[in-house]
Amino acid sequence: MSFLHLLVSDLSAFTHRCQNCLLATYRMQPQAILSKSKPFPIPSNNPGKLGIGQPPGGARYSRNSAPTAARAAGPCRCRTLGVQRRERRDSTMPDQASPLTTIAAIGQHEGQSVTLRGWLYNLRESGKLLFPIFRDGTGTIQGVAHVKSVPSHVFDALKGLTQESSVIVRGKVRADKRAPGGHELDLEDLEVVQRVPESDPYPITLKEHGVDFLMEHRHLWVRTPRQSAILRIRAEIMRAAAEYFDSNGYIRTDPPILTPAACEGTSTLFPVDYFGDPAFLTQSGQLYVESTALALGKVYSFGPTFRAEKSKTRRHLTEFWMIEPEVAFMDLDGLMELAENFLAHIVASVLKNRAAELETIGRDAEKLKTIVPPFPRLRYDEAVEMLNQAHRDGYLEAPFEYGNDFGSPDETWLSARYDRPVMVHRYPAHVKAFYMEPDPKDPRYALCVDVLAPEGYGEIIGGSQRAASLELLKSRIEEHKLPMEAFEWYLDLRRYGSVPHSGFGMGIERAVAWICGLDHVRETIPFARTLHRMYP
RNA sequence: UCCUCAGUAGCUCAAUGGCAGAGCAUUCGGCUGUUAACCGAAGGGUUGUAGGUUCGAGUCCUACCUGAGGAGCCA
Repeated sequence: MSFLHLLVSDLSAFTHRCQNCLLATYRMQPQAILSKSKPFPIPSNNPGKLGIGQPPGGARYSRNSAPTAARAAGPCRCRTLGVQRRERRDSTMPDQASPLTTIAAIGQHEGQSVTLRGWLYNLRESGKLLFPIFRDGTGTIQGVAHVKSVPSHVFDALKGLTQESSVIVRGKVRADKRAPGGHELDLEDLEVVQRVPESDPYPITLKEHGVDFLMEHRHLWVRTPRQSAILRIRAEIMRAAAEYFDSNGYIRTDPPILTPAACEGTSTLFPVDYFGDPAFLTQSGQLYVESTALALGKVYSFGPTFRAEKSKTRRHLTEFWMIEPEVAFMDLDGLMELAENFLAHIVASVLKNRAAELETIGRDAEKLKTIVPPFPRLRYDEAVEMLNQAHRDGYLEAPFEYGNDFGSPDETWLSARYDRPVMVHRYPAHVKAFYMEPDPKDPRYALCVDVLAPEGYGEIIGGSQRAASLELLKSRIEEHKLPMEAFEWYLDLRRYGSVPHSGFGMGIERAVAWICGLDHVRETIPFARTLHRMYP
């Protein structure tokens, strides 16, 4: 059991629900975790405040776990802060006086007193009137506190309160046309869980910051409404993607992250020392899902992949997530149908379940509503003709050289022609991977497809029908000068009941960037790993 | 690996080779409807590092470091 695992599993022992105010309070010091018998010291830099200390990564978000284990409790400060005793809340008897809710759900409590737990996003002061804006992870809401209409301790605690201090607030919900979210909170009570010290203020202000600074503070940047909305949309995309396969008879079979050999060369692989032997972080689970597809029929994998490409562009990460379906007895046409239905389902789910987040980030939803099948299909040759015509018309600088793979400007120009993803298929075989099936009508072409997202977002899906013949695969491995012995297990899939089969991989981050309309994939993942960044 | 650009206060940025500046943030004061609130004041600097040119370098030159954008490669 890892140290982190130990921390998380033991957290419940340090969670306590106050018998007076019924709000969960939380007292934990890192050293207290290691030695339960020690008392819980209040941090010296935070005199008189509730002691939260600095729990190790992420622990504070687990504050409300198991209410049964309340053995290590100090007195809650609710009495000095004036929180009134309420009836015990449980699943059968919710607190009718001021129930715990979230900002997203606050519209259901109009005219009612509610309790919110979150952070101070911003505070505007106007003499004897305070306008705090709270956030709780589901949204933001402005509170109002008149000096004469709130208890003095509430006004004093709020006045001069620092940005991102954590708070538990009680107040009455009131509809107000002046409020961006439609509702305001007339404050009745406030508990400061932890006050951010003035001597070390929250570094991310509401003003503009540079990319470098924000990436350096990514662990805090994710708190901003825009970044939170992007991560919510990412989660919805991942959920909808898995849902599509789960509800269509696919079995999830995740390949290993540690792999013995490369799928395509080793220069773009991260090497790992595996008990003295060389191993690599996976750059694709494809070969493995081919194996499970021949066992289970329809499968998919979903997980992180790693590429040591020295690419420094808005489309590249060294660690990114990929979802890869693989289907036995499916041909290229079936694969293209799958890809368009899959993408359409994801976009429809985001439109349905994350409309507010799209609004928050300023994404034009109209551009997503066109994403319905069928998607345009272009042969490679047709695409090349379009590019050459574009060059003759002066839209592209260089003429396209037939036989090459498309460059980034080419993809951008092609995808910008359409209002939905375009599927380019049947590339020349020699620019594509060794495992792709040649087109029986003309073996110079491979039965492959790249799906280019609209608005110039480039390739989000790459897939192919896989070579089914043992002899062909062997000769392709030799042509590509790959070590035959490393692929013996893969060749077994052609020795024992080989069938036509197809699959594709979709990079989650590129899909998120497209659906969110972002200009860089680094904002689409909680913690981006790029060529020059490993922190935080 | 190659090309281009950048590095000055905690942050975002100014400063003709000639006194190191502003806004935000922080601190203090003011304001009963603010919407990145506003008004007044204060504190805050080894100009990425090392060397060079010059009477004088944030500014010009050389090398290096760090980052950004792009190419190639890819999802």
